[in-house]
Formats: sequence, structure tokens, C-alpha cells
Amino acid sequence: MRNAAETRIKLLETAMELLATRSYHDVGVSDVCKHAGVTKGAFYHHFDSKAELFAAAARHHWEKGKDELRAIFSPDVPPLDQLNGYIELICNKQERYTVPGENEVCVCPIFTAGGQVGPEDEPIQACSRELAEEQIKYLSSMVRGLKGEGMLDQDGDVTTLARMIFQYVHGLLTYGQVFNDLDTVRSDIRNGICRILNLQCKFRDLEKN
Amino acid sequence: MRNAAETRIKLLETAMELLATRSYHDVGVSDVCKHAGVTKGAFYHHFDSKAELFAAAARHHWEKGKDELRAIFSPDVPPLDQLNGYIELICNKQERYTVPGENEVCVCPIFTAGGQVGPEDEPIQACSRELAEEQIKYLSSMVRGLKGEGMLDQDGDVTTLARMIFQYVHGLLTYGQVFNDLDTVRSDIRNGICRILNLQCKFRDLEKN
DNA sequence: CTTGAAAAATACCAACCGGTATGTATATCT
DNA sequence: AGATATACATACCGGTTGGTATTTTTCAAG
Repeated sequence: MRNAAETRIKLLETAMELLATRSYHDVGVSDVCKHAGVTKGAFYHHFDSKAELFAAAARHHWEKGKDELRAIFSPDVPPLDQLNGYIELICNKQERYTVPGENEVCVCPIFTAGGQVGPEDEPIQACSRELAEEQIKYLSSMVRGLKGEGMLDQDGDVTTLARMIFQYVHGLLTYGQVFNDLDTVRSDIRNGICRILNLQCKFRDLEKN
Repeated sequence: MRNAAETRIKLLETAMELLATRSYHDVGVSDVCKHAGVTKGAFYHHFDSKAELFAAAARHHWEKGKDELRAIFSPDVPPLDQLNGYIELICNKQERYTVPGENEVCVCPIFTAGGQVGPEDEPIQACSRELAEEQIKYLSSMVRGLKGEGMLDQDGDVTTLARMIFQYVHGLLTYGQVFNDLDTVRSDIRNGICRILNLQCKFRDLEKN
């Protein structure tokens, strides 16, 4: 491999792939190198430490998926379609990152890692918080849209609702991972989010075809 | 220390304490031994492996707290009080297991560990599932009670609702841990659960005094 | 070509971790 | 009291992990 930027990206993406199905502590630097087809010397040429790798990998992963997010949460998209798009996005990620029959469910690797490290790996936690907040911002705009169109039955602070959706989705995915049960994730996600939002019933079952 | 049962319990409880603020992989056998004031020889006299320790510790922890749960979810207790009791229980656990100023929030160590290990530590995951299901059973009885008294605005399957509450609470606590923000946990927990349940507004703010 | 710096490979290390082997008190039973 | 099993301590081992030192390759500028 002769292209530096390429190997760097390869390392970043490999790290994220492995993190999707295993824990932060379980994924070793040597693992990442092996799967990326790169030696440890090359690795430490590009990154100062394991923590730095994963923080960078998380940000890279986030930036890569940002277009998708922007498309889903664009102001041009009706709020209800934003909701559907968000749910679809999460479900699609399950298919992209999991090993069928083995690990059926993966959680957001970025945020999960934050909960798996102690204060000693502060950069990781900081990265988790940062990206969680960004995601909540996108959700907030969606909630604001739904609220603006009067689709929410009960009133509530926009940011709070967005945060609660984020919390719920993360808990749901962790549940799915532990029980290795993608079906439950699929069936609960819409229901859970709609309930948190108190979305009016008549709007809940769109896109059920 | 000459009392075998005592040291065994000491090890079990120490394991749980450490697991409350750190990840499964982060808590080593030597850590547990040191904090318990026990040598590794003694440890391996009582347990066959690290995984067995934590599985046993989880079950011990669960059994110890079961009376509390039974009291809260007793059929004698009005459903609404059950809900309040559950919320209080979780908040109290935060005070019991965290280090003020350091780790403000802890998640349910039992369930979290299940998400932190891969299929290689199956006993741990199995234990997570088992105890999660038990907890969901308790929640189910509460939901059934609320539903029976007609306090839920929108209908929904009892088990599904209980499961969603469990998912949400776990996600909320993880959020609190990463952001090290107990206040948000306190303010979101009731709101989130009530929204998932679609508890009628007039019942939501009891015990707000 | 030569050269020089970036990129990557090889080989390696110290630290750590789960686990074991072995030795020694202490309690229990006969 | 002697024998025996339990409870615990000490010391250590093999493997792994994050990280480093050193060498080789690549490649483009001069």
C-alpha cells in the first residue's frame, strides 16, 4: 500500500467496523491492523495512540454519514418523512454492520464506546458527547417541525424530546444487541419514538406498506 | 479473613461496585481482589474464572435487591405508587453507587456488562438477558395495573410497554453516564416513562412535592 | 540519477492480565 | 491428638496488549 491517506482511512473505517460488534476494550490495535492489512508500524505512523485512533475514527464515521443525515433532516423534507427516514436509517445500519446469524444488532459505536471507557480515556468520552449532541441537534429540528405542524398531542420542550429520543434509541439498540434480536428492534423503534413524541395516532403508521 | 462465606460475598459485592463505574473489561480480577482485601489465591479458591465471578455477582446483586423490588411492585401497592417507587429506586441507586464529583451516574451494571462483552463471554450475556427479563416482568405487572385502572391514554401491549420502559431507562442512564449528568437523568426519567406509557396527564406529577 | 523525507515493515519490549502451582495456616472430624 | 479438608497466601507463568526503535521501501523534487 503506497497511498498514505488511503491507509489512514482504511484504518479509521476498520476500527469502526470492529467497534460495531465488539467492545472498545475488546478491539485491539493489532486487530485493527490485521483486518486493515497494515502493520503496527504503519499504524503508529498515522496515530499516536489507540484512543486517538478511535476518536478520529468516530469523527470520520460521523462526517461520512453526515450527508445522509442532512438529506433526511433537510428543511425541505416534511417532518413526518424525516421521522421515517431516521427510523429507516437506523434499521439499514443494522444490515450494513452486522454479521447475520452472529451479531444481529449493533449500537451506535461512537456513543457506546463512551460508556465503555472510564475517565482515563477522556478523549473517547468527549468525542461521544460531542457527536451525541450533534445528533440531538438534528433530532431537535425534526421535533420542532413536527411540533410546528401541530402533530404532537402533548406539548414538550423540543430539545428535551430530541434528547429522549436519542436516549431511547440507544437503549433499544443495546437491548437488541444483548438479546441479539433485530426483530424486536424493528418493531419497537417506531412505537417507542412515537410514544415519546406523543405523535398523534393518525400520523403514526405511515410508511407501513 | 477466615470466614469463607463472608469473603465470597465480599468479592461478589466488590465486583459489582467496581462494575458500576467502570467497564467489564476495565475491572480486572486483581482489581477486585485488591479492593476486597483478598489475594488472588483466595479468589480462585472461590471462583473458577472472571466470567463466573461477574455472573455470580450479578445474580447476588439481583437477589439482594429483590425484596426492594417486590415491595415496590407488590400487588398491594397502587400502580401509580409503583411507578413512583421505581423511579425513586433508580435515583437512589445513583446516590448509593456513584462517586460524587467523579462518576455522577451509574447504569445497571448487570445489563450493561452484557453489552460490553462479545459472544466469547456468553455466560455474562446470558445472565444479562435473564435478569433483564425478570426486571421486565416486574414492570409488566405495574403496566398491567396502570392499564387496569384505565390510566393509560392509548392502548398498548403490556409486555411491549414494559420492555420499552426498560430500554428507555437503560439508554437514559447510559446517557447520564457519558455526560456525567445526574440532573438530566432526574428530570428526564419520569417524563420519558410517562410518555412511553402515555400516562394520562393528570396522574403524571404526583410526588412532585 | 541522486537524495531526502514520508510511508510502511520487522522486530521487539515492558506492563499487564487471567489463571495456575504450590505452600501454609485454620477449622472440622474421628 | 492426629488426620484431613477447607481457606487463604505467595510466587509465578504464558499470552496479549499498547507502544517503540530501527530498518527498508516508495516516490517525488532537484
